[in-house]
Amino acid sequence: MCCNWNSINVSMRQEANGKAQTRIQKEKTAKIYAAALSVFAAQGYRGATLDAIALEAGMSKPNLLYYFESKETIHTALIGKLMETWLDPLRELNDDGEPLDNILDYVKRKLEMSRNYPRESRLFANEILQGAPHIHHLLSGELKQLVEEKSTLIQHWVTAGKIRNVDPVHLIFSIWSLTQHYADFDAQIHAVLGADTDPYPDAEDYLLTLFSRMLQV
Amino acid sequence: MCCNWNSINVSMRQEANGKAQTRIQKEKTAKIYAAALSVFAAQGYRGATLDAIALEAGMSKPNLLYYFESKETIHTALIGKLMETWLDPLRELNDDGEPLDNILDYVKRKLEMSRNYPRESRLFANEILQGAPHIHHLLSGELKQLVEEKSTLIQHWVTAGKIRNVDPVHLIFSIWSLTQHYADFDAQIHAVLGADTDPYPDAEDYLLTLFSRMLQV
DNA sequence: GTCTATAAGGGGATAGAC
DNA sequence: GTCTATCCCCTTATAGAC
Repeated sequence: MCCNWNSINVSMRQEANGKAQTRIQKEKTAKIYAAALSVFAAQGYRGATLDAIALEAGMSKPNLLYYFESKETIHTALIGKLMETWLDPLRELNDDGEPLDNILDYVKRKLEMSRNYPRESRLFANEILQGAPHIHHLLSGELKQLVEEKSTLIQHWVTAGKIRNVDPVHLIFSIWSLTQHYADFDAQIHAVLGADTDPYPDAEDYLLTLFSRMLQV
Repeated sequence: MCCNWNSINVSMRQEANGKAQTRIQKEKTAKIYAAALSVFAAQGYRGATLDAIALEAGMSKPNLLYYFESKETIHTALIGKLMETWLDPLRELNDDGEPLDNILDYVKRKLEMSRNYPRESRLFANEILQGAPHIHHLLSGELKQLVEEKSTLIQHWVTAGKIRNVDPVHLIFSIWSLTQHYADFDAQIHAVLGADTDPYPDAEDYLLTLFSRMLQV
């Protein structure tokens, strides 16, 4: 709608990285991110091609490379952008209310993420599976710190007798593993259950039961 | 040791696929399988190159292609060969002894597989993550059938009151997910725990506790 | 059976017109 | 900003000598 001021070429808007962007640039980069997410998630870094990303984004390959220097630049920018969102559910785990409910809510949020954002899940899975070559620093920095922080919180709950004794870090690993499994191994799950079956309702029941029995005092 | 009879060029030995093989052929193909496993597991199908496999196998690329028609042939043969071994732990789940112990033993066997055969785990993970393009038939055939068979067994245990009520198929999924996680997401686990930490002892404690609390009547 | 050389094609990235 | 054309490397696979 109504945007006379965006005829000004050097935009006054700023992106996270601090580079000025016109409206059209923002739209294009958004399309590229969306296309790159689909292609990188489905094919992995090596398997993805600029042709495929350009096709998906509805633009030519040189046009795509006008907005991003290289394939690697797209991948790095994309994964950095998504990492924040990806860790949000864990960040929300806090000390308000009942500890067990908080953990079960975290499980629910993570399972919702797998259901609603399977491409994001597979993007990270692809990356980590191959040794996390592009995000080592994020994992051993931001992620490690967040896990340590939340592990301390969980350990307090154990010590206070609010939940049963449990290794907090492996508890977190198990929540990641079990919830992301439904996105990452989707092909296998549907091969076993049938293509038309929606596994998520039963998965939620199963996982909430599992962690309740594991943790309830 | 002592093998005069293998100077006979047309071997009397047979491989699974029925093709006659000389001793040297068996050694070479074994080397290729070993190299292909390393490279496909680390790089995925697209990321793997014949150069890398040939280097790892200690032979030239044309020599490698003398033994296998194509990259795809190597991958298909390898994954078919490994699938049997990969499903063995689940096949061993049977009705002798205590149900809960049988399931906990299955968890232990699967975790041992992750520890001792992480490349195999990552090979399958890569394949399934990208939609299982090469093994769809194995998943919806052999695997599906095996899961159905073992689910029935587990359901009997539930009905007989030997273990607590649980969805058998999701129980199996969760065992796969949790145990394979330690192989597939190794990079993330070591980023969080530190490169020198061996996660397996704590992982075993955690998982046995988890499934005991989940299933014990 | 194994090698060197090379064909054939895919894919990342750039040049330069518009 | 966007396009067509193109460069060049990497990768799969084959030809043909030894």
